[in-house]
Amino acid sequence: MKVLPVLEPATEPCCPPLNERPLTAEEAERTAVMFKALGDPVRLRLFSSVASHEGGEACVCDISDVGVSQPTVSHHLKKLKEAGLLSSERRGTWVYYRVEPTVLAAMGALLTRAASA
Amino acid sequence: MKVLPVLEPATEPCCPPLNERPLTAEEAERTAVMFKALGDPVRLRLFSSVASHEGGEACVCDISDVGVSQPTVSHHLKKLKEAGLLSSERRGTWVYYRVEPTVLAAMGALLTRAASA
DNA sequence: CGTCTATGTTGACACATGTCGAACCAGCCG
DNA sequence: CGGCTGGTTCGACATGTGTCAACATAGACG
Repeated sequence: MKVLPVLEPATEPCCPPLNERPLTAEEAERTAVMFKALGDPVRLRLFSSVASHEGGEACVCDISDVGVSQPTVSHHLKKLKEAGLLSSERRGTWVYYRVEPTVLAAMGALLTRAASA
Repeated sequence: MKVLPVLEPATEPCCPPLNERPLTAEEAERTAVMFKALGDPVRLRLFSSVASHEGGEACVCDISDVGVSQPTVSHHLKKLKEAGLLSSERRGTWVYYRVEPTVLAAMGALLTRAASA
């Protein structure tokens, strides 16, 4: 049996606050993926739609009114999922997306702590 | 959920928390610019270098070691400036970039508040 | 099984973006 | 003035990215 080396509140899956020290190349690479995922208007609207939905979870059919075709919506949701910002689950006919709060909190901390210091 | 119309100290130059309601097209457009600016590894390293420097301010010559040519550095700094994340000032021979804390705080709030709810 | 609805995947294409070298501007200094 | 160093802008190019139509897949339901 193995011991879980946890204890970090998962609020730090990646990198230190941006003002603590210059990021290394790999840190920057990892972190940029998350920011890039939110760097598109359509994705931002999709993400916001999921986040503001009941229980931070929404069916694709509920959030598809963002002015682009259905394949494009699917494409963007996939990007958000690959970035770790959303997770998806199929329940019967519909697919539900939900936000990943820990990742969101980590990104927020990255910025907030850098702003206050 | 209750609304607190409290005095927000300029921590809201753009948009509500991502989970408050779906962003409008214009809100998403504006906000995406800021996230996109941090969505590149080189820019992230440059920004982090400035933010972690003495007084949140650094000369270009101090942060140019990110593995790309000097024109590329200049290009990225310009992008960060256009996104409102940095400001620049020439003092004699050198040009200094400094972080814009209020914008940073706003972005952080956007995420942090969405994560906690 | 067959069909219908809800999503995801593929291929193609236009456009945006990161990158560099070369040329260009702004102050210093001899 | 004339060159020197720090930085920006320009032009060009390769690659990445958003988008859609067409096709493919997954369950539901008869």
